[in-house]
Amino acid sequence: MDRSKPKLSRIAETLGVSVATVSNALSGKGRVSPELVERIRATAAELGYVPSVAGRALRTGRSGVLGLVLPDIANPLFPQIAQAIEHAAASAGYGVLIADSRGETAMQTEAIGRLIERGVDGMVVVPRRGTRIVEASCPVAVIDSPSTPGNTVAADHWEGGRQMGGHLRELGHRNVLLIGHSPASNVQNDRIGGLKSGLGRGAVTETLWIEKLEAAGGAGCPLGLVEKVRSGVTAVATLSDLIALRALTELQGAGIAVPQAVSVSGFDDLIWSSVVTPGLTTMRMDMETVAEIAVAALVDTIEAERRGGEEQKILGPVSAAVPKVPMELVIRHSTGVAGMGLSQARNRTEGELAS
Amino acid sequence: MDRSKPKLSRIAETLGVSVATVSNALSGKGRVSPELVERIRATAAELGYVPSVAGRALRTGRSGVLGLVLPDIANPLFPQIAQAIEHAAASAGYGVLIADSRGETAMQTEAIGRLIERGVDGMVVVPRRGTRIVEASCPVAVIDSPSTPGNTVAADHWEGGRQMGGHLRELGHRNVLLIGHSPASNVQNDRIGGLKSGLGRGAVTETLWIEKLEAAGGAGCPLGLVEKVRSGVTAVATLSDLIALRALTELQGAGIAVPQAVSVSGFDDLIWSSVVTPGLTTMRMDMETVAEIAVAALVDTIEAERRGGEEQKILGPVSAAVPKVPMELVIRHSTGVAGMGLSQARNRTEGELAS
DNA sequence: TGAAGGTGATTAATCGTTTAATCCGCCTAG
DNA sequence: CTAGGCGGATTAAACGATTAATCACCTTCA
Repeated sequence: MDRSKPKLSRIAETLGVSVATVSNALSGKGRVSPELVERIRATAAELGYVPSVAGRALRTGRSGVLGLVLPDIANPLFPQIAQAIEHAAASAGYGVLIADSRGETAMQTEAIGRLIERGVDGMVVVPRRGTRIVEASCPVAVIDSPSTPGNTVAADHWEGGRQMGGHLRELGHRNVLLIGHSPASNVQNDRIGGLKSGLGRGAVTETLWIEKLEAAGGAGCPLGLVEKVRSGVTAVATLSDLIALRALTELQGAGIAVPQAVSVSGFDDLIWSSVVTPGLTTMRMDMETVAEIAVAALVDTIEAERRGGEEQKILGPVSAAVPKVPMELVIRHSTGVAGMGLSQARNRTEGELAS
Repeated sequence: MDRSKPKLSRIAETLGVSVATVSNALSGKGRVSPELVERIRATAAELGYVPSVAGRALRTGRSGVLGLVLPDIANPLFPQIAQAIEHAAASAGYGVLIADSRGETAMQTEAIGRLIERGVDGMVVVPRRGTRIVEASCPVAVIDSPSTPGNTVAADHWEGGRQMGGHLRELGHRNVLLIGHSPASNVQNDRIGGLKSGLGRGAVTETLWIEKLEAAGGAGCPLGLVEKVRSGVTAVATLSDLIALRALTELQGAGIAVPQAVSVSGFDDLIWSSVVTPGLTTMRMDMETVAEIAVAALVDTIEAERRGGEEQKILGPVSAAVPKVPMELVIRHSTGVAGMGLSQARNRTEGELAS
């Protein structure tokens, strides 16, 4: 009664055949008679055989692990991405090793290095804004923005912005405040562009960048939304749900009713978007699909590399066939028809209190 | 000019010594003369030698990878945990493989199985409420609640609750509404217990469980906070920042001023807590320390197992010396002195609008 | 009848590292 | 003068799987 983990040789001697035959049978590669394959399969299952990743990795040179590099794990979008990538990778038979660059650009390179040392077969990278991925000695799938050179796959942020813009336009909003985090982000620029396009030429927009605001006013400083509303803004279209939340509470805290006085919209459909009051109108990206495409592209490249050998060394980002994944407009209660104005909104607030 | 990755043998033949000597020199194990060690180190660096994880793993039987199992990656606390664990693991020279059970209890077992097949040396598990970890054939560190049997390390949720309760008591709150997600969670029960203790015997509390509310009213249903406030509640102490956010917006949306009319407190100091208006008063847990202890316990067990061999097989959860990590009260602006009452709060709201 | 071809299996090398066992001088103590 | 000890290196055997090369045997056709 040997308790140690069964290996190929155990199966082999149990059946009185060679390890090579067992290996062939299990992988379906060589020539093994059907009935022997069946017997080998059976005893393998019976013995609870699990192939050693290390042994296989050493021989084949591939580890069956993908790396996941994100600009900042603390990002609230991370759970969605990680979950989707992990799922897609697991379906393809790969594990996922995480690497955190803790928000620092310099550490991204180091994090990538650690992954490579660990022998990942490929990696999916959500690059820090503006960072170029160069020194990867393995296939890389980049998830950023369709307008980023070298991008592999991404949601169609521009089109998402256009949809949201259209939604606001239909509600009658002509004076819209746009709030993003940083203009250095391709994703945010795409969204802004789409937003403006969707709002149409009749609309007047102003753009606020949190990064600049906080450089002056400190982290978490007020956005000064009350004055903006007073000066005629009827909708605040933000480039992320975190900013939307910030705007929503700042407005509500000042007694301004959302959406009666001002509409607020976000992006990404983060965890809290559905439970706050009013529920946030936002754009959801299909991370499942994005992740599937990214992982598929990676796996394809890895397979090709394995077969092709040294002939075609594909370094740098791999590119997929369908780079743009559509986004979905999620209409909740933070957006409404424009034009009620501030005074009416104040009445409503009082009314609710009095009711 | 051989472009392929340098291995031990390359260094060996470059210097005219044996691979064993190179290995010994690099790992500092055997007996190698100091100057030879130096020369080997030098050429290793020069050649850009990186040890093959696969080769080492095969020989030593350890992969240098830790698994991370969470009840639900979509949980907003996940980024904090993942980041802390990844950091602690990286410092100890380990990689982190993630496993997602997508919120389903059944998949947790399967996820753990996948990690083991991948050959992780140990894993840290944040168990789904009430789940027992049994079938792990490797060291496991459990992060749950100090009151959970088999727990390895956790923040001191009870003491955190007591601190928060004390904070509210000092502000004069005697009628407090407690809101949690599910009574099945040890963590939440600890927090509730501490909260009640901190509030003291003079306080009257009522407890709401979101899970039950939503079972009746559907996901994202209103919490009915307005009536509670009207019936005399001056503070809402929630067991997580997500619930706090939900309470905050529900109250603000109804025109009730926070903290003037009602105080709201949370737990965990999640990403948005500092940027909403008013900033959330919350309890921050020192995930860095928790992660360090968990990883250290794991690494210790792995090391001991390596040296001790088969003698002392430590299956099941490992336990550490310092199981309770203190939490830190973060006072922002969502809590204030009790007693201003609802009417005054309404005045303030109007005042802000008129200013 | 013998060569060619095919099928089902085995042999043995290999991946890169670790490590127990061994070996060779040389110095020292008995 | 020799046995013993020790520092400093080498040899060689794993670890567990994959796979190219080989082999034995059987069929088939010239």
